[in-house]
Amino acid sequence: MALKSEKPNILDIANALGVSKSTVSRAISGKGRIGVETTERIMQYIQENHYRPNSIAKSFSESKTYNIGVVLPHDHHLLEMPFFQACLLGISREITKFDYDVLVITVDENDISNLERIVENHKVDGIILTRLLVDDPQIDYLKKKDIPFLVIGSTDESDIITVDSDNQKACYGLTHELLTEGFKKVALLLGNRAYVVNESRYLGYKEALIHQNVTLNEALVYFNINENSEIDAAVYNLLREEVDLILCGDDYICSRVLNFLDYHEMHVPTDIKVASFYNSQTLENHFPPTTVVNFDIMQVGKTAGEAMIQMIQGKKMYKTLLDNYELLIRESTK
Amino acid sequence: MALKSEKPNILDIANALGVSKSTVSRAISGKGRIGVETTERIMQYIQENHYRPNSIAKSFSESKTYNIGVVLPHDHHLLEMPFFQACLLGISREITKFDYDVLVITVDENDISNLERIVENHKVDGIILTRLLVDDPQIDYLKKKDIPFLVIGSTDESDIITVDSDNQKACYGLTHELLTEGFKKVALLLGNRAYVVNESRYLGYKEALIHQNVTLNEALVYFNINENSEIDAAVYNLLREEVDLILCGDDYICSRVLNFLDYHEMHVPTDIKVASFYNSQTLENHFPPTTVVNFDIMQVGKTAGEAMIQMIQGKKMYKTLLDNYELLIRESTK
DNA sequence: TTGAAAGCGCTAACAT
DNA sequence: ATGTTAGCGCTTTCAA
Repeated sequence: MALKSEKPNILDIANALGVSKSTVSRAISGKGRIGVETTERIMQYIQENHYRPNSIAKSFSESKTYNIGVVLPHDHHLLEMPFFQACLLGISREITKFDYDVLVITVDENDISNLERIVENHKVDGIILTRLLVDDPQIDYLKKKDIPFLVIGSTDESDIITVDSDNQKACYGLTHELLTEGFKKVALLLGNRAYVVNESRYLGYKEALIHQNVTLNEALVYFNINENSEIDAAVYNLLREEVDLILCGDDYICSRVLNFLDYHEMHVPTDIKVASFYNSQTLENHFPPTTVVNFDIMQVGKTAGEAMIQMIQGKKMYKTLLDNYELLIRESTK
Repeated sequence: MALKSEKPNILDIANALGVSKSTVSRAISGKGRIGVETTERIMQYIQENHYRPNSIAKSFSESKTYNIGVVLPHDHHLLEMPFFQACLLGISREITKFDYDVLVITVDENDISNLERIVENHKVDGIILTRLLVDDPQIDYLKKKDIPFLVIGSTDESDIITVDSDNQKACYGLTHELLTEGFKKVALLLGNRAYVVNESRYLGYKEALIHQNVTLNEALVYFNINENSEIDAAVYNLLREEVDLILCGDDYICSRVLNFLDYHEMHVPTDIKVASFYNSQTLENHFPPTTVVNFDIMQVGKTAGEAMIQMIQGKKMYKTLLDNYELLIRESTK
């Protein structure tokens, strides 16, 4: 049985004011024709009596939840990535303005049952994915359902709405800026090439070299660097090549590079320069602080949230690339 | 207007099977008396036709949302703390078993309007706080509302349900273990003393010294260390004191200590040992890897989620201290 | 501009 | 063991 709560409902207000339920409803929603004076009278009463509409009843009546599902990977080694948390907060802050809230959905790499459950139980009005795998089962699933969804990140599939930082432009920017300082032998260490982001980083790097008339030396570009041991080996080789500057695809790689150099008593920036295409607190606090591209990830979340609201309202959306970065030139490249 | 969705509802099933709505409802919920055979027949039909109950209608009817609000601080410098994300995932995974989901609530230090909005709009059945401030306005607010809530972390207020790691025990454990190795001059660097966690760390440290008959030297204990410059200054002093081992209250302090030592070419562990009362990937990947207490934060979330479900079901809960740690003795203290 | 009333899909009390 | 029915609080159509 649904308990009759002590809280006033729309009918109580109507009775108290000698109007009908629907009038009160209209005053609150602002929809439909209604007299200015009546509206004011009702709104005042609501203020004074601290009436809050029952959002469950509203949901039920409108067949809308006013919730948006945000899918987070349930993955131990992703726990240390502030990226997801920043997305989450950005989304939440944005959609709150439209009276929406974030419902958390956790998925494993090969178990999207939580996503299925939430979609089929109608617990959300839309879905935002924060990580995309190659041949992601989430996409196959969501395409079959008629629920709006978008992806944070990039993909080659043209019919998927995405929101992402413009990594290529950002990496171009940093590389270009540093080449201006006169560095000639500039190495690049990147993660898995299957991820679009790493390809974008590479393209940005390449573009900057071209614009600065520096010959691209593929021997200085390491793709698919994942393990610490691979990072160490790469740095070892690069030291023998006597490169001027090591660019790191992300903060994880960069931290390891710095550690390796510290351990082997190679001083940054006197012996060698180091910079990263992704920021982190560790790089910021390092001795000396590291030059990085710093992305405003909350902005990604904010944009994604905004786009999701639009989609729910039936608007057709497209892919978005954001200019949400700044170059932080710090001691490590001075 | 609520659109009549194409999806079958409980009445469609009832009609198709020649039974009544309530019989179908009972078969699904398992509540009330119902024949085994009937149940099977209904469940089979549901399977075959992929019927999923409309959770909004269920919510409305029961006056329950099946959502739990998890409050996260909206704070830039907390973004790099995996703690909140781990809590979130732990809670989510646990409550999912009971058909509950997590609704995200973001608050600023002095703006809890999102919390108020969500509580007053009945968007959740219970609240979990992941950070507690001194004289936290969240507590004052929630105590006035009759919604179950609990706190992750510790507080002196006795009437607040909390779930926390047993920091004192863990810190005792690590200190004790290291003293066994024969270190005598053991320093401790701690953050803000207003936080219960730092007091607990100190108590664990003190307890271990006592049990090992090592005299407590207050000059080696630094409280309220917050800025990088304070950390640097403390380490500088400790080097002059020629301490054997520096214990760090958390990973942030420890990273800075290691950086400072690296920079001044003090080798760990040959010149000095270092360990931390909190783990992080940075410490794990450091050269050499750092000895730490590693807490299973997901376990905290899981326990909190479990407790919340119990509270919603009307059970009286108490404070919980978890034994969710392990000592990782690594190179930095060898 | 306002009122009356139907309806959203489910639960649970009550009747059989 | 099963059926009948009221009701949860709101939105929205239709009528006045």
